[in-house]
Order: sequence, then structure tokens, then C-alpha cells
Amino acid sequence: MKTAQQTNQKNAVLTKIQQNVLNVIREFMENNSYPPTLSELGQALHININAVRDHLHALERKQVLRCIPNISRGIELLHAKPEGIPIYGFVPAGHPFMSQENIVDTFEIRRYISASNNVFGLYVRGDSMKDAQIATGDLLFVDPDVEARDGRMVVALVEGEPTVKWLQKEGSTISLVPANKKYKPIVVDKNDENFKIVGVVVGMIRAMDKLRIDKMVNLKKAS
Amino acid sequence: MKTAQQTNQKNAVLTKIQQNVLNVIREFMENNSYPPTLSELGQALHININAVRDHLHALERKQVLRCIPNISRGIELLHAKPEGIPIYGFVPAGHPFMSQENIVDTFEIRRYISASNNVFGLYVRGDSMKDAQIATGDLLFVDPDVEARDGRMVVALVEGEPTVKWLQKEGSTISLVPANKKYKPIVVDKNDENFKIVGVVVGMIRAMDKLRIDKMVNLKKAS
DNA sequence: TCAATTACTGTATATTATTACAGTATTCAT
DNA sequence: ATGAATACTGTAATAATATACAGTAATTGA
Repeated sequence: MKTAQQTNQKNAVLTKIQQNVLNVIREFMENNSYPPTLSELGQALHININAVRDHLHALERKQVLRCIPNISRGIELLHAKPEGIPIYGFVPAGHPFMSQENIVDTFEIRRYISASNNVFGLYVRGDSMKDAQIATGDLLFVDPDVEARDGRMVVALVEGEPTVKWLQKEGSTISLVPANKKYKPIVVDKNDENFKIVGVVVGMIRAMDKLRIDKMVNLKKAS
Repeated sequence: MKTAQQTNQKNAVLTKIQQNVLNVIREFMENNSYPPTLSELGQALHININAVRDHLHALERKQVLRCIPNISRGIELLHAKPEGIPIYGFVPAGHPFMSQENIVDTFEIRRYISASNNVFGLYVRGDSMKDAQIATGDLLFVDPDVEARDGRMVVALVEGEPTVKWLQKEGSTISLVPANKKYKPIVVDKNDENFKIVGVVVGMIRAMDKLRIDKMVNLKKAS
């Protein structure tokens, strides 16, 4: 006989069978685009639907899923599996830095670079931003929706040619300053029709594996 | 009256109403963890369930979804929406670089840095890798499963202290070379117990927004 | 103008799926 | 040893869903 009030047990440990039920649900949802019904779970687990029901209610009490009443396939998995990869603190920081407690963040690009929905990537070629630690092959994240304030690194179109430079505003003139003494700043008028700021550089990524470098060389040849 | 054979129309254009039905299905699935039933769609669209059915069959013929027979909520959307953000070619490359055809890749971190499942992130502090274009605040992707060959950038533990350096192998000795003339290489024996290579640096990401910099300063204070 | 497609309504029916009720048996902590 | 949670079986009622059949009406391309 079913007993009455069963208290909420957040973060309670799952039994082996409950874990198994959860795994079967996950597997089903990976293969099927819709959650399983009670009888489908019963078949998969070789048990009666009411046993399945008991398990689902237990899993609900333990906060790993939610059952929506009177809805077919009304199972909602909570705690959506963390998608990102772990990010540890500074180098050099503390000694046992590769521990669970030292994960200061999880890698999730949009959150990291806090960009709008219009961000796009752009590969860098040339050494004009060398002193800003930006090299050929680097991938820049450019956000058109971020305000291009003085001092920010921007991507601009000068007479149709895209370039990455520091932005420097002085009255009605705008200077596009490279981070390399070898090159001179480009000075244009604020209202120059041949000049347009595409977006602000909000992030950067660099691949250090040979495969990517080869790919970039191929791209270079193709262009 | 329903007419007989209706040919497959892959890539056919959706009518306005069909597009609307698809949008409602997408919206429902974003909010609900399970696909909608016919009557739920009927309610949302203010039409009879058999009208919904007709639309679903039309969408099925046009290959945008699949209806699984005799299965409640048996709707499977095809052509899963592209998750990544677009990545354009080199800068400077061609003039109209922000066009659909110039998307050379889509941003998806794991594919980009071609790393194992054990990659982790690590923030950099200090200027010892300055000449390799790596600065304080940069986030390194370190892969413990990549072979630490001569010349690669590695994260090593020297007497418990983690450091980022170039790896240089010479016979039985290993040199950890900084990319900054201000600092001297660390030379250790191959079998030194106080020395361990944690992983190879396979990628790097840099955030250029102020918020992140503030966060990093806070982390610095806390450590 | 004719066939095909689109866009619906309405009633009915079969199937699918959830819920309810009534048990049995085991384990586990107090 | 007693209450509570776990782990099941079985039958039945009810609600939720999908499907079938029979239409109507407007639009579109050949």
C-alpha cells in the first residue's frame, strides 16, 4: 500500500534503479524528439507502468525531473546537463588548481564575450595589431551592436577594405590606429562616406593546432 | 474532398500559414520539453484539428518535419537550426566579406580547437608569454590528451607551481622556455619527480569587454 | 476549364496514455 | 517493531490523442 506524505528530498541520492530509469529516459529523448510514455518506459525496463509511475514520482521528489499531470509524455528533465567545458582560475594561481572547487566558470561563448545576437567571427591576417597581442590566424568576435567608443578595437571599412584598428576620436576626425609602429594611423573625417565602422571587437580566439593552421593557409591561397 | 497522390516536394516553399504553423510548433517546443498535440496546435491556431493535420502532412511532404503515426506528440522537426555563430574569412580579405557565401565556418568550440573530451580552460596571468601574443586575462584551452612534442606550448607543474611555457626537449633534459627575454628558461631533467606536464595548449580565447576584466580583477584579489 | 493543392469544418471511432485503487514484499533508519 | 521509502503486480476507469470519413470553398497552374 502506498503511504501518505513523502517529503521533498532535494539533492537526495538516486537509487541504482532510479538512476537507470533516468538513463533510459535520457536515451529515449536523445533518439526520439519526444519524451517517453509510461508504457514505453515500462516496456524498456520490463516492469509495470505503475512501477514506472512510482519511479517518476520518486525522481520528481528528488528534483531531477517534473511530471506534468494529464499530459501525454509530460516529462521534463531538470538540471539540463552542463554543455560547456570547465574553466579554472588564473595561471599561476594556487597549487591544486585542477579541482572541482576551482572551476570559476564554464565555457559558453555567448556568456563569455557577452555579445549580442549579431556577433560574427573574422579571421585576422597581417601583423598590424601585433602589439595588441593579435596575430595572423586569430579569430575575432565582432559585435555590430556595441557602441564604438574611443579606445576600443574596431573593424572598419575604409574605401571598401576591412581593417582591424584601435579607434581614436578627436573632434570631427577619427583615427584608426594600428598596434604596430611599422604602420601609420589612418585619419578620416567623421562624416566620410568612404568610411564605416562595422563593429567592435569583443573577443578573440586562437587555435594552436596544426590542422587549423593548414586550413588557414588554404583559405589564404583561395582568396 | 481530399485528393489522392500528392507528390513529394522537397525544398518547396512554405505558404504563409504553413510557416506560421511551423513557428507555433517551434515556439511550443522551446517552452515545453515535449512537442504539441494536434488539438494543442488547433487551439493555438484557432482551427480544427483536421486542418492542423492537413498542415502537418503538407509540412511533411515539404520535408520540414516528420509525423510519427499513432504516437502522441509524434512530431519531429527536421533541419535542426544551426546553433553556432557565423565566421567570415580573413581580414583583410575580399570586399563584400559579410555575405552568406563568405561564411567559412560556424563557431563551435570543440570542432574549432579539435580537442579531446578532457580539455579545460585556464586563465593567464603575467607577461612571460608576451612574445607569443598571450597576455593577462587570456583564457587558454589545455588538452591533457595531446602529445607534448618539442616546440609546443604547454602547461607544466614545476614543484607544484603551474606555468605556461614553450617545451624544448634536448636529450634527457627538458627546457621550459618563456616567450619573453625578461625571464630565463627553466631546465629540468626528463625524470624529475617535481616536474609534470599537465597538457598542451591547443587554443586560446580573449574577452575584450570591460565586465570580464573587472571579474578577473576580482578573482585576482580573492586568490 | 480541369485537376491539384490549399485551407478549412464537423462527427465519430479507435487507440494511446494517464490516473486510480488495491495489493505484496523488501529494505532501512529510529 | 514500526513507519517510511523503495520496488514492484494487476485490473479498471477515464481522459487525451490520433485517425477516418465526408464534406465545402478558394486558389493556382497547365
